[in-house]
Amino acid sequence: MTATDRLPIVVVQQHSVLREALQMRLEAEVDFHVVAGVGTIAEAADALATHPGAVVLVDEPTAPEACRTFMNELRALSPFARAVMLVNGRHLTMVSAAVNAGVVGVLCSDTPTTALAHSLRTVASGASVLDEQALAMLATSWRDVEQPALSMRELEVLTLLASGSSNAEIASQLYVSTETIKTHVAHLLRKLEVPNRALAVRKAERIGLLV
Amino acid sequence: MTATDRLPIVVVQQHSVLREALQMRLEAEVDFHVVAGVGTIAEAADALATHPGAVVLVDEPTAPEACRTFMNELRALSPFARAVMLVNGRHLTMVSAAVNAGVVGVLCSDTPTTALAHSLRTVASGASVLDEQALAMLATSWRDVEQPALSMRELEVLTLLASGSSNAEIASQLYVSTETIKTHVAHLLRKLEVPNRALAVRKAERIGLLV
DNA sequence: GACGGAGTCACCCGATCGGGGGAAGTTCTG
DNA sequence: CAGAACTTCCCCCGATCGGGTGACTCCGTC
Repeated sequence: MTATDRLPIVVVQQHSVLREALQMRLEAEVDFHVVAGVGTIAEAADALATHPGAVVLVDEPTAPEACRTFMNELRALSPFARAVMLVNGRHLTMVSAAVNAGVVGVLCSDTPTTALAHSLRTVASGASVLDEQALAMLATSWRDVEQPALSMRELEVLTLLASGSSNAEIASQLYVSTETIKTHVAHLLRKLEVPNRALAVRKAERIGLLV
Repeated sequence: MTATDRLPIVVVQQHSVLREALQMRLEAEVDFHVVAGVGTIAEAADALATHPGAVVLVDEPTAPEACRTFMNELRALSPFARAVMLVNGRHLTMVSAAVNAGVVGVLCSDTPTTALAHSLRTVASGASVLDEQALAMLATSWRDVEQPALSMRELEVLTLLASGSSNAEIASQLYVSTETIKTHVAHLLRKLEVPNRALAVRKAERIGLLV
């Protein structure tokens, strides 16, 4: 296997001990080539210039907002580089921020290196990887929620309600009286087991009644 | 490599032509072992009993609801089996339904087989794979939305508001008067550019201010 | 034909919301 | 220090919501 065949990897990790350990372990994979091991993404400028399609393996930033900053810097250096982030866990905000920022690999749980290697290859091939925890977080609670049986009309009303319309607006859009809409909304709130429209919208979105 | 080392794969594909082609191609990967090629998941009962941790590669069902049905059947046969679905594309509903149902791999775009192979390995290692398109769909519109600058207090109020509390309830939880909360909410609605709390919740969730 | 569900509409009424105004105090920043 | 932003509170007032009850069709099922 020649150098160009191998998957270029940039390791971004502040702590040099961890960084070097990681580098060494990744180099053990015959198809990987760690082209840079750095503390901040800026230091990887040269390596990224040489290997524009590199996969960047980065540790969790201290704050969710830093995800965006990091990705902006990365894209400035190399628009096609793809980032995989090791997230320490349990904070949805971080996972969400990472995905929003354009991180294509999010690994929360204590991933064995073999799995990490697979993830890096998968990411390089164009797909995104979220480990079980990360996906579960993003899909929080919409999974395995039974959907109450709403009638077609109720679903229509719910959709309009979720778009922010008042009862009167919904009524005029559906060509019925506001009283009718009030009835539908009352039924909706009952079936969704929520006390007001704000929560109705939230719950509906979570359990996939909208979209 | 012995038989037990290889990754057991079940191919579920109605059209036998496609199914056999897929089987053959996957068998070309030395670490894969296609233990069943079937038209419906029920037919894979024996294979799944023998290989409880198999990865099931399945074609897109005709309707989103069928995702849940499929996964229920799969889990009944083998609770630890993991499913990768090839989705024909562009319908968020299908991707969403698949993820909700528990499908851990969703591939929308025309994925090269090497990438598919990586995805199967990744899925087997415990992570979930969403290809670019699928992730983009799920992350629809929350990506690249600028977040308005909310003060800490406003964010607090927003969070409680999103949990369905009324102004009075928020007030008592924050130990301030309802008048104060009214002010905060008014500011929130302004900053989020929405006319009411229902939309405020929705927008906040979309742009990642909550959770 | 009876029954039930869905959809339509009506009335009442208290609770809540949302917008307008003004006015304090704080803290942080230029 | 002056101004800006944040936080707190107060007033008024109309619009809207949410709950309750009742009633009338239409439609499918039993």
